[in-house]
Amino acid sequence: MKPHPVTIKDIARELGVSPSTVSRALKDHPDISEETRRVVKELADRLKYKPNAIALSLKNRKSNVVGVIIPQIVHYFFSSVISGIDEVATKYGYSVMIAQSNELFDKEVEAMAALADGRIDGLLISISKETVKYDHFRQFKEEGIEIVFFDRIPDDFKSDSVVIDDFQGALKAVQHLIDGGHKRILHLAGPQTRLIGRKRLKGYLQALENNHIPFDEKLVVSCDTFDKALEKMPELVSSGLQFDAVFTVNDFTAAGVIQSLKLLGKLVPDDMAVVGYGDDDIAKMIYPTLTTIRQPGKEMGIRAMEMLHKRLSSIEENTEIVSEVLQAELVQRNSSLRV
Amino acid sequence: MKPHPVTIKDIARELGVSPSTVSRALKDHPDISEETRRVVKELADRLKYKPNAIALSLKNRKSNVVGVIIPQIVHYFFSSVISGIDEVATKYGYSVMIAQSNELFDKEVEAMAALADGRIDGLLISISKETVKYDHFRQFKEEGIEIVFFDRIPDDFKSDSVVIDDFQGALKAVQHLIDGGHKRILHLAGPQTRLIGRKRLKGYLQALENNHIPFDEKLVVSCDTFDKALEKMPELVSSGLQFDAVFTVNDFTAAGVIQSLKLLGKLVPDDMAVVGYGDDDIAKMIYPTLTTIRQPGKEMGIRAMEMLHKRLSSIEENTEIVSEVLQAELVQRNSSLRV
DNA sequence: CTGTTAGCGCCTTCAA
DNA sequence: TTGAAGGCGCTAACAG
Repeated sequence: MKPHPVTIKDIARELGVSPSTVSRALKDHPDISEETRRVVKELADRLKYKPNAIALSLKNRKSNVVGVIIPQIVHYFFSSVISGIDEVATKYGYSVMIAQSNELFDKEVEAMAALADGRIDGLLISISKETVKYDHFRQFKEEGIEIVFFDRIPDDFKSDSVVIDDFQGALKAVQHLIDGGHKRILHLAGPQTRLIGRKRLKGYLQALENNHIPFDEKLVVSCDTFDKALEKMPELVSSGLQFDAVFTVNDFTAAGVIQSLKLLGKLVPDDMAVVGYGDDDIAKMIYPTLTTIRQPGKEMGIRAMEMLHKRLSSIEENTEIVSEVLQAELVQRNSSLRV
Repeated sequence: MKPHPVTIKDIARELGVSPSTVSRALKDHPDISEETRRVVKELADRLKYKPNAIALSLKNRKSNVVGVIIPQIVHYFFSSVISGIDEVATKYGYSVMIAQSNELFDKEVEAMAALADGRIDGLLISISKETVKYDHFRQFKEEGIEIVFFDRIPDDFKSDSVVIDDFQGALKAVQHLIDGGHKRILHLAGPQTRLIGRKRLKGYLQALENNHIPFDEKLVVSCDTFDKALEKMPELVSSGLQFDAVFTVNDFTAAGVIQSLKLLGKLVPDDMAVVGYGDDDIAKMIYPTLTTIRQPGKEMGIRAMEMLHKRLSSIEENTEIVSEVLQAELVQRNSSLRV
């Protein structure tokens, strides 16, 4: 059985004083005499006394724990975000509780329910691909748990959030290709049910428009994984569709494109330029190295946690909702022509 | 301010019964009448009553939370482990608290201290590269918190653990190269201060010995990152050192080797076979795809969490220490010759 | 300067 | 079948 951990009472009994005296001495309450303080602290040290966080949470109705729910931990971007969250959380003395939704709505709801038992003060969440109903968020808020959304945010639910400017990011990517002399740019797009997929497509369209390049709808194809790219590229190339560059919705898809082009005997970037999105680990490890858009994942975690902390430590109730937008940045490597 | 969450008392007051009655009704205590149970449950539902986990933890001296400490979240292998832990933890109703040590001893101790306040029932940990003292683990145990080590375990501290058989893994990798007709195999090794680096080197040596291939110490070079590989390979190749295959301590290093060989005009696998270690995401995304050793990361998380659960739910005190060893497996791809 | 009391939310004797 | 009391560990208000 667990050994009984030492409590304030133990110290009090040992010293023949009351628990409250010990409590006060331990936190340097001015009412307590120097002498008592010294003795109490010494014994506490010797007994390796540690305040019981659970008891404190119960008393203060504050746990100093934040919850994090993400679609997939096994993902460079999300793990970077967590890393940033961890850094800031530690700085302010919060612990971090984590759960993944596996991109499933039901698991997301379940994970939130598991945290909604008074154990967390606030929640940081990036919503699953399936999530289109927001009742569970609403209820959380009603229970007084603050929510900060990051990266994948709900369309019409008001709460603090941090996102990356996907529109600008995509714009930069496509402008870069255009600067390299490309006019027929294939876009392998993400699902249009999600904001991210839509924003990146919009950036693509805007870049074309800015440069007076007519839009050809055949050049936008839904395809967002490595495997799908391996499958689709041969069809696209043999279909006779003309294009001299590819802009993909993420780096894995770009890796698939490059791999596929190699098998098809096309040279990157000479025959075909490729730009990805995300600056995932793999971007600099594939050959040729991948030009892509860097997403500040860790930065996002840092900002989100800072926002949550501000909420949690602010006295006033209804301060304005804060929405932060981080800028994505072009990283030029060898899969596209230098400009 | 936080809205007061609904408690058992609220329900009791509303219904004109005592809190204990409500408590019992809610958990189907046989003493309570059908009728009362029904009414209580209905109101509880309507009020969206949720038992307060903090209060329960305090009462039961059990939080149903486990802590996880890892060197780096941003790492395919570790995030896979967490994913496995999360899966099993959810299954048994535990929440998961996470912290990273960033490979620093001090941060590891700090992170553990932050969790050692009654909030976790058990700890899953992979120790930092710096950690050589184990007092903090000892103290944890004394406080009655169970520990399960995974992947990176302490040399001489007794506790449950799960590791991967690195010796066998390396043996398989090198045997595979030998089967492909290679005799001069370069090993880019990890730091010999860590068990992992040593075990993989041992596997390399054993494979040579098994096949009566003389060992040339010039063929073992310390090099364990993508960038270092880019730097070292040109030197090694131009130094005149003869070798026709490379076995690296991890996949990132292998990716660097392949990248570098490409720049040096060497064909993989024809001029040079390459085998990595870890089956990281990148292994199938680089070109040629990388033959490597799969480390069952998720499986490891699953096993570790199962072990911890068993400990936590067992009545008896001093059951035997359990050490599990998972097998690594060869994944043949295109960077080595098929055998 | 220090002790007593009460309560955070829940459960578990014990008593009715 | 139900209620009252006490306690998990800690602290804040109120008394000395």
